[in-house]
Amino acid sequence: MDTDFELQDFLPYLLNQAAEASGLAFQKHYKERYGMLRTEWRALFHLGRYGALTAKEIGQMARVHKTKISRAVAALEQKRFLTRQQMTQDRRHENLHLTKAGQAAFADICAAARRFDDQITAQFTPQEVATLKSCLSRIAGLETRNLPKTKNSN
Amino acid sequence: MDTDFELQDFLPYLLNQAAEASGLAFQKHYKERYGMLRTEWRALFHLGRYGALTAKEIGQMARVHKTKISRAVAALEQKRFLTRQQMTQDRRHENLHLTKAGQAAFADICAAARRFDDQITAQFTPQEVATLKSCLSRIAGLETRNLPKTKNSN
DNA sequence: GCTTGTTAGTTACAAAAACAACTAATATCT
DNA sequence: AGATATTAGTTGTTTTTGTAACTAACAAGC
Repeated sequence: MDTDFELQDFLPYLLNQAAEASGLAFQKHYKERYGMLRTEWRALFHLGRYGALTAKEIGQMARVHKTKISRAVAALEQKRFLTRQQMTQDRRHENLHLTKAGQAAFADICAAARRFDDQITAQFTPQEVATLKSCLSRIAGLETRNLPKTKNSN
Repeated sequence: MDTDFELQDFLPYLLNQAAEASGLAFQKHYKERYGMLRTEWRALFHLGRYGALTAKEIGQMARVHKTKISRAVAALEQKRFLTRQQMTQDRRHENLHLTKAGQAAFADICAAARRFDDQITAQFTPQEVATLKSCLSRIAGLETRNLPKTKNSN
């Protein structure tokens, strides 16, 4: 009756618990202070970090479905954190770029993210952190793809 | 402008991506085959693994809010995977235990979980797996609690 | 030019999650 | 005993997500 299989050893469970705990703790920096949802923060991050992008590009980089991006962009636009600009060559694409306020929010949250990350990793040795991050990347399929395909390949 | 901070290095992001990828891949074993939601699978697991429990106990062990447990239990009951039994000493508590069908589903999914876990961990060295799991436990707050408290302490 | 196909992004509707308010049973305090 | 507080679990309402269908712009074939 599988008497020695502990849920605490099951990777999807552990990953989920760790992701939830850290995600919930970090939320306050974008949710409490700016009323943003996680997808909004991710979109903001990509625009802040990589400059003007289209919605599609953000979706691909952040691995988020286009409908979520669409709504996140609309929300960020309403908060005056970004503006849209139709591209003349192809009017289907729209170039998104952050406003001053958007850039300020990005810088602020980004700094918080760094501190937050440092705070977690400080509990471990550099060696452990390196292993942790590399394993996570592999599992997430961000590097070598060894896992069964997910549905999120939008 | 934080030009060297990559989202791929930010732990909450990495954790979330890894959790989503692995969770999505494992879903098929409980969702496709049994039409269960993740919370249902977790509740089933706890009952299969630890014997009869009350809804509250499951919630505490699995770190899930009581409303989600309540609905998961109702769904499992409807699927004839468990039965309820009011306790006479305190009629507020109800003891939940799996039916034959529930036990069968548990055994089946559990075996799949083992295989799934083995498949992921096979990519890494035993040393790496040990580090990974211990770091995740720490971050999840399942052992030493070093992180800011989360809202989920129901 | 006109059909057919594709692509970027939006919208509408259904499923699931979050949160708050509730009921019923028991415990506590006086 | 009777008022008040707690506790286990449920229900209802609001957000957020997932999914599919849609619009508008462009591309290709003929």
